[in-house]
Amino acid sequence: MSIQSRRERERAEREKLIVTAARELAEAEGWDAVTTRRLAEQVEYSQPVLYSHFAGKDAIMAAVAVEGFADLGEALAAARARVAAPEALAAVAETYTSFAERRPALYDAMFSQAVDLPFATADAPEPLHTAFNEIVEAVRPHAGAAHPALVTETFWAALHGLATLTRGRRLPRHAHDDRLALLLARFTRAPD
Amino acid sequence: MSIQSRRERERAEREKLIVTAARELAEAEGWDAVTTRRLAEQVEYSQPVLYSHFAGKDAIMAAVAVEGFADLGEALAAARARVAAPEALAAVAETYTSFAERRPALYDAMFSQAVDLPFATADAPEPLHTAFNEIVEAVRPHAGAAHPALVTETFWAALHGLATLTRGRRLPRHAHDDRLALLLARFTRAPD
DNA sequence: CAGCAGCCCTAGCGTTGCTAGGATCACAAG
DNA sequence: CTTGTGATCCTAGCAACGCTAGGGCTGCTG
Repeated sequence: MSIQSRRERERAEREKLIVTAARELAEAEGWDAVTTRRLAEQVEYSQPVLYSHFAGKDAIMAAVAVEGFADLGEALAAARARVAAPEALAAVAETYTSFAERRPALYDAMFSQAVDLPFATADAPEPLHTAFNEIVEAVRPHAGAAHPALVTETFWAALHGLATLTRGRRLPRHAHDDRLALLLARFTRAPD
Repeated sequence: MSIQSRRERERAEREKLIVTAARELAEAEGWDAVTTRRLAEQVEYSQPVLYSHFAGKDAIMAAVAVEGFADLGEALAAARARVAAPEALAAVAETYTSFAERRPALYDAMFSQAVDLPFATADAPEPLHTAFNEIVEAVRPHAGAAHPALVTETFWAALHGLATLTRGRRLPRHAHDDRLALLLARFTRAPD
């Protein structure tokens, strides 16, 4: 019993080690630099060990993505706690886009790369729900007659578009603040 | 002179052939299936021929992306010609998202994959400018006091977010029309 | 007809994600 | 303390990837 639990604990620790190493490597040098060989070297094990924990590289990235959603959720909660109710939307929006800007590799894992995560369903990992709910609460005062969840989805999509297009140099970076302010003007207070 | 021009013509034709083959293969089986070997086999040449036309696989995808922008620009122009001025924004938005939905591989090349295309600068390929200008013209009646280009960038980013998140199953597909309608309500007629 | 220049293919390099198989270690039983 | 057993982890290798070097063939030129 004791031996069994120690082994399970060690396994869990090593799994955490792998995910952390993958995250750090990706944030330092981008996901292209995260090869199974380099990752194995980083955690000081051989490659096959990775596959005894995860089905493949995608699964490792998905685990990193879940950690990213937890981080994002915390940042959004902090922003919402810092700013009073109706103006919280601006703080949340600013926090969201600056998160995407400051942690590009993490944001990529969450939204561009890992495709096999369940998302808009009930069995999505819990950090995804909490992060989404943070935006819902910030949006709620501005939803008007519309369903808050629907407004949140739309507003979130707009933030995501701004973040990704700016990051990919599709949009000039210098006008980012102006675009964000414009978006907020269109989404604060319901038209009716 | 005649021989020279014939060779140049043949080169141009073959280049077009490569781009078309890459596009068709990507649209049929996704970009993962577009390997240099399969592409070479498709055009009935050996691999190195690809590299005498393009610097690498990325450059081929960039060429496909430019074709995609031309297609998108045509579709948007048609939508704007079909619908009168103020309501054209809805038609443009619907055309945009359905383009992303119907041609996912093409849309990926345009916005997710090829990073080395100049975008928001003057030396961007001409189809990019015309496509963007189509949205500008649809947005203009609703810009109010704001700069139309800035509103366009923001609105376009929102459309892009809706398209990519819906496609990646981050947003439930069934509510897409509702989200699009909500976005349009927020962007038609300026608040002041 | 001889020489030359350009085109294009065969072959191969280094790297990728992933896996099979055997060696090695820690534990339990006699 | 020795022996058997079971899990653990590493070495080695596979197929496929993007890309490139080098030589043979074709066809134009003088």
